[in-house]
Amino acid sequence: MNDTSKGRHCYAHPHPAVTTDIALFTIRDGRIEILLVRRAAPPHAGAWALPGGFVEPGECLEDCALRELAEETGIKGVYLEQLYTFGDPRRDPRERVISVAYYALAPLQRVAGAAAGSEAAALAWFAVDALPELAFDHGAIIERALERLRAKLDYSTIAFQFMPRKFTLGELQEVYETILGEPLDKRNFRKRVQAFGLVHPLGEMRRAAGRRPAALYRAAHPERVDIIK
Amino acid sequence: MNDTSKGRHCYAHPHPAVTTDIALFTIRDGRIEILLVRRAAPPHAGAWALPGGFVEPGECLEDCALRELAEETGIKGVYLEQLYTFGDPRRDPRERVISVAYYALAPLQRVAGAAAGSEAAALAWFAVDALPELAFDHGAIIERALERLRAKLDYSTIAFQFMPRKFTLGELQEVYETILGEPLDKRNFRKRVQAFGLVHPLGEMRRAAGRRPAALYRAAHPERVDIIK
DNA sequence: TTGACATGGTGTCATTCATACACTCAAATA
DNA sequence: TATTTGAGTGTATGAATGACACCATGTCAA
Repeated sequence: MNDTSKGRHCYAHPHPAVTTDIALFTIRDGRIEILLVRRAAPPHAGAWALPGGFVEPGECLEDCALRELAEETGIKGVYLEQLYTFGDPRRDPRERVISVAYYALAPLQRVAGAAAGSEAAALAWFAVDALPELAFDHGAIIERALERLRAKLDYSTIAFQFMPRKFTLGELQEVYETILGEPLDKRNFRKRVQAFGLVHPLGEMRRAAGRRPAALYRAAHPERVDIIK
Repeated sequence: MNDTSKGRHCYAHPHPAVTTDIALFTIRDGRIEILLVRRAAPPHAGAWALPGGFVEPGECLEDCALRELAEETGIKGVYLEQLYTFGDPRRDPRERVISVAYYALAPLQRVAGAAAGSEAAALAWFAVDALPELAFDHGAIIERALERLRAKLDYSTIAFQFMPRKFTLGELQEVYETILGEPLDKRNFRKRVQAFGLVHPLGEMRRAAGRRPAALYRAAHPERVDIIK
C-alpha cells in the first residue's frame, strides 16, 4: 500500500495496470483442451476468459501467474512458461491494461478435478478447436500459445509435461499426434524416443480391457524441458 | 492524464511502472556490438544501460520501443522483436518497474552514425564479449537476447537483418560465423543459401582492393524473417 | 473353449541430407 | 611479372530420416 489521500495510489506519471493471464492446456480424448473462466461482470460479461489477474506489489510475474491460477482454479504444480506480453492500449475498455501472458501444461490427471465442482459453472474446459466467445484479446493469446506449443514439440521435450508419472508409449504417441494434428509412424516414433533416451522403462505393465498389456515408462527428466536435436 | 489533486495520477490499486528496453545489435569487424546509454542520474549513475523508457498512455509496446530508440539514439527503421518481460519486484530500487524487453538488429551502415556525435559520450557501442558495468538487470536481458539470436540463426532468415541492401556471400558468411562463434565451410554455406533461395544475384560486382571482385546479392525477402527448414 | 478383437511390439531397406575436403580464378599491388 | 587475397566451384562418404507389415498377448463374447 502506497501513500495516499482517500486510500488511492498516486504516481507522478500515469501507470498502466499489469496482469498475467494463463492459458492452461491439457489433453483429453485426443483433443487439446483449455481451462477458461466465465466472466460475471462487465466488460464482456458472460464471455469466457483466461484465468489471470493483477500483479501485486512485491510479486514477480511468474508468482503472480501461479497465484492467479491457484486462486481461480485451485490448480497448482503445473509447467509454466512466459509466452508474450500484450500491450495494445485498447485491449481493455476500462483502463490501460498490459497483460503478461503465460501458458501452462498439465496431464489430465492433475487437473481433472478443476471445473468439476465449479460453482455456477464458472469454470470449464473447452477443446481449442471449439472455443466459446472469448473476452478481450484472449483468442489471440490462445492462438499464440498453441503456435508456441506446436513449435516446441519438434525440438524439445515439452510433450512430457502432458504425461502422468507412468505412461505407455502408445499414450505418449497419442499426445504427439494430438498436438501435431497428424498421425505418426509407430515404429519410427518409438525408435526416436528411445534413441534420445527420453524415457525409462518401469518394468511394470498396464492391463487394459480387451487388449494386450503395455509396458509402462516414466519421463527421463519429468521436471525439465530440454532442447533436443 | 488522469484526475488528480497536485497533478498526480491516482488509481484504486497499486500500479507498477512499465518500460521497454531495447537491445540493439549490429555486427562490426567480426564482433557483435550493442548500443548502450551512459546513465547520468542515480540509480546506477555512470553505469551503462539499454536504451528504453516508460510506456506512454495510448501507446502500444512496440511503438514505445521504437520511440525510445529513436529518441535516445536517433535510430529508426530497424528490425524489432519482443524478447521477454522482466518483472522481478526488486529490479529497480526506486519503484516497481516491469520491463518489456525487445531486441533489435540492424546493418552497421544504418546505425553507423549513432554514438559518433553523441554529446558527452552518452552513447556508445560495445562488443558483447566486453561489456562495461551494466545498470539494473540489463546484463541478463542482453544475455537472453543473444541466446534468442543464436537460436534463430539456425531456423530462420534472421541473419539478413544484419545485411545491407547489397552484400557478397563472403560478407553473409562472416555474419553467420560471428553470431555462431565458429567458422563454417564455404562451399556448404553457399550451397545452402542458394538451395533455400535466400538470395538473388544482382549481376553487379564489388571491387575491393587487392583481390578478385565478388558478386553482389540481395536478400530474397529483406523485410521478412521466415522460418526455414 | 475358442475365436474375434484391439492394441502392443518389433527391423530393414532406400533415400535424403549433412559433412568433409582442395584447387583454380581474378584483380590489385609491389 | 610474381605475389597476395579472397572468390568461386563439385564430389564422395556416412548419418539420419522415412516408408513399410506382421506376429504377440491379453480380454471378452459367443
